[in-house]
Amino acid sequence: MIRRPAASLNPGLLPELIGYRLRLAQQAVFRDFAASVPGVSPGRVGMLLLIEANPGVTQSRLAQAVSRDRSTMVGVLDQLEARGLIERRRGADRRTNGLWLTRAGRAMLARAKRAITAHEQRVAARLTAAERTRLLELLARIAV
Amino acid sequence: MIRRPAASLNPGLLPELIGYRLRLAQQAVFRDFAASVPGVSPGRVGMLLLIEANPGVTQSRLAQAVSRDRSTMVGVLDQLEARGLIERRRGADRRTNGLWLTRAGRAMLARAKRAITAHEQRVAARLTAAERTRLLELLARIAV
DNA sequence: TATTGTTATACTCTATAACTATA
DNA sequence: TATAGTTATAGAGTATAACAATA
Repeated sequence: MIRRPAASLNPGLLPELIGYRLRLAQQAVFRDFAASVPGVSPGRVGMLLLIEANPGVTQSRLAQAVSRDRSTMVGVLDQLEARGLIERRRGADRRTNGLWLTRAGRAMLARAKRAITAHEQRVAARLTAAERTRLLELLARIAV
Repeated sequence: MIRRPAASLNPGLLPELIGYRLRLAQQAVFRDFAASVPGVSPGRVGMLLLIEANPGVTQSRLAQAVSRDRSTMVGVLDQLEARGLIERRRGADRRTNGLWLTRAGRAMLARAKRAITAHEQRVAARLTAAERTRLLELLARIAV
């Protein structure tokens, strides 16, 4: 049977929807991140950055900061701890665990930050510096 | 023990990263969508819109259009079919299934489109029309 | 009583590999 | 041989409910 090259689909309404464009942009950024910063997802790096900026933060406060249930954090932190990137230390309020980067965690985060710098440049390659700033500002108005 | 109100965390580097802002914006949009368009996720509505704009599209072409594996589509389409929103019809190439909205599917999609109109207005409530257009354009340059 | 961390459990979304029927 | 749809299976990532320790 003769095969015509499959024309791309009619996208219909989708390109007019902010949510759709956000999803496509996020998927593109995620793919580039995965290729640029091997071994950790954007979400995990985000947590490491928060622990770096807030040493000793409790699990629950970190969970709140990333909009996840505190039970969800347990497994995530177990993994980061098993990889030697963070440690839990019993807090003054002995119900809590304070979270700290280990030496290895600080080293990996330093490497990740350098990779993220290059990643950000690729992601914004088609934007001027002013456009990039404008995009961040418009996104902040979407997310409140 | 005396409890100080937990100050919000120091966000560190995160607010400067396009991927982080995209994620927050997308989560906010997703939440509003879920509250506005009950019963279907953004992804599912996207598929219904593509089937509407491309009646008879095959499963594999739809999978390609939404960047998913064709095996992933099977279960998704099973669900939409079980809900009576779409039907599969054997294609002229008898290996393929053409996808079509049912009458119920068209009706639900019409309702969803009205809900999406209101949803889009809420999402862009802090943006002028020109800013909204600008945002869509900048996002398109991120996602290629 | 209320909160923190934990466990058990389940659900959603996704992919890979192998199968079948058709081409 | 190659492709479309399917199945079995597995892995992320997430949430809810219930529990022990501590406040």
